[in-house]
Amino acid sequence: MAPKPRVRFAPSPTGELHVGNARTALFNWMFARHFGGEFILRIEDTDESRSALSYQLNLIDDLKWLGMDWDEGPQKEGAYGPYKQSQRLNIYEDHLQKLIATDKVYPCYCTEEELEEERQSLILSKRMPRYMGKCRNLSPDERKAREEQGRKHSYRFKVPHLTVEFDDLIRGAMKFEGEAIGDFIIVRSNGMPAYNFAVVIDDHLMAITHVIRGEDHLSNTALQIMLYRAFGFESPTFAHHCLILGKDRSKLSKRHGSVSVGEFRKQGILPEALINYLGLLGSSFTEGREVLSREEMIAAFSLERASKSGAIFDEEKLHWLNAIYIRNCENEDFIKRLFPFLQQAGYQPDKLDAQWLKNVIDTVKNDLIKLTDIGGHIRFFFDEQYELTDAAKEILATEGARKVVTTFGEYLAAAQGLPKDLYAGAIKYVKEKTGVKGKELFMPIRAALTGVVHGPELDRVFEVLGKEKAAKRLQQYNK
RNA sequence: GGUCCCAUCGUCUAGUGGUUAGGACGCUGGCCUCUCACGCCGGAGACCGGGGUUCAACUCCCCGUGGGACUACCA
Repeated sequence: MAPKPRVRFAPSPTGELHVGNARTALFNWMFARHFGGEFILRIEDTDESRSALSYQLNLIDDLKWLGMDWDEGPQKEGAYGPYKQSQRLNIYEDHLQKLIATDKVYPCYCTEEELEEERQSLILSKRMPRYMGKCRNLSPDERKAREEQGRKHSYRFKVPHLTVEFDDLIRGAMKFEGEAIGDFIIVRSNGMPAYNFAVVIDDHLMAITHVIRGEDHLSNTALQIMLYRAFGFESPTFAHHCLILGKDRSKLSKRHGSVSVGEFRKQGILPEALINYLGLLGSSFTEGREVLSREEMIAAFSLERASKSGAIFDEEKLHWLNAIYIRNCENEDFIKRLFPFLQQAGYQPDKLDAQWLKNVIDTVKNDLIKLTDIGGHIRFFFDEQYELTDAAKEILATEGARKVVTTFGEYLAAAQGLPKDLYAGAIKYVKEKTGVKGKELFMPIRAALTGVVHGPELDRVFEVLGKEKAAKRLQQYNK
């Protein structure tokens, strides 16, 4: 790789950022960073009816959240802009003129209804539905006649009937037969450029060296290479990675559940975890390591280690990674990230004592899978949410258990000191006085103190709860 | 239907002619432990089928089969 590579991520702002697209972005980003090249963000918004600025903003926000920075693109203009296709219309027009001048294209006057009819009849006769070239050989007079009828026209590319071969960095030698491809539209009748036309021009003008994208674009590559040749442009190197699949092995889509970066973000998946998982999925450049930082992934990245077959999205593994990242998260930073989730769970973190909240979070942090889990894990620290579950009631139903609890309360009522010492003292006292130890000793105390039978270590819980709250909760058994 | 791509445990993958087919998630047994989790130690679990090539195929070739993508005036 002699010169610095230039790669791009070119989403169309027609919906939320899909994890599959995020993975494509990640591959491009890692590739650029690994080789010290440039990562460009280009917005492909030539479909005016489906594109929306809000999606574009959303997409940019998600990319930033994931920690992928671009060297050129929206909000970071560079030497090859503009980076939004709707602002490059004059460029496409100029290039169309070049193809007209060299007789590589022709106007097509067919209406969508006519095309649909042709397609259906081809399907019925069991032939490949493709454009048969009806308008390809129209005489000047025939064209004039159609113009006079006021018919709009698109422009189609005269597909040369030769085979197109190229070397895919991930898949190796690829070969497509031109015979099977119908003349495709490069400029729509509304004057907007079609996808295959615009990408070729942009990738060339933006000096893109490597096109890394999903396998769903594999067959488009043949068409694009034809255009590169028609313009006399040099083709970039292509690399088509596999797609992310749903449980049924079809392309991951909304019907499979959560698929957008935004959704995972709302669920409290950490960006580090998502990025890490997306890097792991369908590739093996990490060489057996599973938990890697962005930097480690960049260092290890290799396109050649991307797998060729589709990979099923495994939310369980994502969760496993997320839990690891939560555990490893710096406390200060973690609480900040947790704020919106605390609010969503009905708490008012800004009105709580900061140090106390920190202690609360510290004690439950290791039990969280997702940030949205927080509510359920901290509820017993709040009096208004404290209540006994059936399991806890059962534990406390025995005479021995009540004795343990009342004895514990007895000690608390009399003793003074730091919570930590109080707890140790109380446990020792109860042990001596009742002779109970182990499960019979701790479970009743846990049940009475927290109302539930699972949770963090009891000494931690007691410390955070403090003497007042603990004593109050035990009081009801002191009858 | 056509073009193209793909094929190792349930899932993500390692493996590049000779391995007890390795790891991770999940599942599971045990240890740790007041509980859950974490952690640690174990277990079950895979080379789609058939032909070749070869002394030897998971690995190379062919044919099936299966899955997928594309087949738009969407990208």
